[in-house]
Amino acid sequence: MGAPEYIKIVQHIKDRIIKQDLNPGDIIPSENLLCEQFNVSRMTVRKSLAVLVNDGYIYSVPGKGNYVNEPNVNEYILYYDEMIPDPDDAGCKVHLLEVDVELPSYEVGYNLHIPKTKHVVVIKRVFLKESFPIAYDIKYMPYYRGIPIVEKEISYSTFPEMVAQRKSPFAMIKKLKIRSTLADGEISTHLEVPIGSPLLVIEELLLDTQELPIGWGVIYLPGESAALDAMASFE
Amino acid sequence: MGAPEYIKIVQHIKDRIIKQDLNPGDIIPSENLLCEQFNVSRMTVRKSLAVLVNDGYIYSVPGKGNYVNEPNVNEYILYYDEMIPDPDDAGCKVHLLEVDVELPSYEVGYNLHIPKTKHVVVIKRVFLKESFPIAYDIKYMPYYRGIPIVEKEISYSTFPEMVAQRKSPFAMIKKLKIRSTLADGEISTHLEVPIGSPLLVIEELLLDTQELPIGWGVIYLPGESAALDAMASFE
DNA sequence: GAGTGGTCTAGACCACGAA
DNA sequence: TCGTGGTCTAGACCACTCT
Repeated sequence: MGAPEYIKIVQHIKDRIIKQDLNPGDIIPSENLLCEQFNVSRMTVRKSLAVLVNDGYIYSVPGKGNYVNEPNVNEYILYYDEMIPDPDDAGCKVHLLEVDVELPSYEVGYNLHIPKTKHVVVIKRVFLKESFPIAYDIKYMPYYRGIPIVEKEISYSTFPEMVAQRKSPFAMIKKLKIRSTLADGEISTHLEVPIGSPLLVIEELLLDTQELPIGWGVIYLPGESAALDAMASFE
Repeated sequence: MGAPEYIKIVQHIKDRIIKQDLNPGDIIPSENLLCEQFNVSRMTVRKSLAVLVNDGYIYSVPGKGNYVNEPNVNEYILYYDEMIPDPDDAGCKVHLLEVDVELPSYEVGYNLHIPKTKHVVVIKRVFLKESFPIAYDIKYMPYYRGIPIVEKEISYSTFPEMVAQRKSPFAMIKKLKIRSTLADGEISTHLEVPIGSPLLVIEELLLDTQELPIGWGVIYLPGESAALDAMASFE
């Protein structure tokens, strides 16, 4: 009883969809019909439908009606926190291996869309937990004169934070590519695992709103214990 | 000019946030102020704010005001399509290795939350593209008498489709765990890769609305070429 | 032309927070 | 008490689709 009217309407329609009384592709009752059925104004019904559209249950076709969606089976929410430890957490540390300005490799130049003659900032870090390496992290950013490079800041910054000094995080597109590979010599040294160990690889590409690259990086997570979690559900 | 009023208001506020004129934690002008500023009714302003809330730019605190959000830096949209080939696509095939009813291993029983004495349905498949194996797939579901096991259907069904005969896909929670491992004997045979090759592992757990497991599966993707993509951005 | 969804108004009452 | 956001109404006009 306490719930607002529009929530009751939302629940009613969700229930019909979950009970498979309404199925994907079916049209649902028109807004005016729902007004009569629930004795509410049209704006209230529209608020309900907006919620259902938002949650992915239905979609609207102007001039025709509202239809039940095909459930999206291939979009998940991935939680990825870049494993930046809290600077105050004694168990977690960051080992800053290298901060440099150099010319890009082919791979770096390709991903940052810059010519071979343009310098890039390189940052290599190892994240430690209870003195054990848990991630090896390499990041590249186009070099501009005047970038402040402060060791303390670099150690405890996420990638978006590093570039956010010039770009708003709201105006940033982040793309991840998740792969698997084997540890080579360099990585096995830093992560203290045998050569040939399995690694989870996360490539991170930062783009501005014009889809121009502003940063590219790779994180290596050792062993079978490291895992990413993702989830999909309808509320 | 053509755009609706509420979209103009949305754009105006988004611009202020992106220009860092409004920053995370800042309060934005009250609804009544925005009404005066844009000469629109309060419902129109509220529609704009609903859009901004929805896109993650702001949040509301009843009795106080609307505030600029901290941008979410660790939630991404992961695209994962289970690699089920189109049955009509000649280049893509499914090799059904095994369909069986058996007692669960410890791992399977643990993930499905069932006792060791309760049978499970096991389905093992290899997905082929241009005759090359691209995925090795194992799925487990609690066994109920009366489950129709039709080979054709199993070959070309996603996991949610298999269990959807009893559960609506709208009433399903899907959880993924993404790991890395090395190919063992069984997997190397099916995927035609050397033992010790890197593999991307995707564990998929299906739960009903009471969070009870209704299916658990593992997919192995061979080599460094296989990758998952994820993205995060503000519109 | 009748029905649909999309936008918008000018009011109203409520619960809540701050002073 | 006053300002805030949350809910809701009873209208209105528009563009669109279908017949």
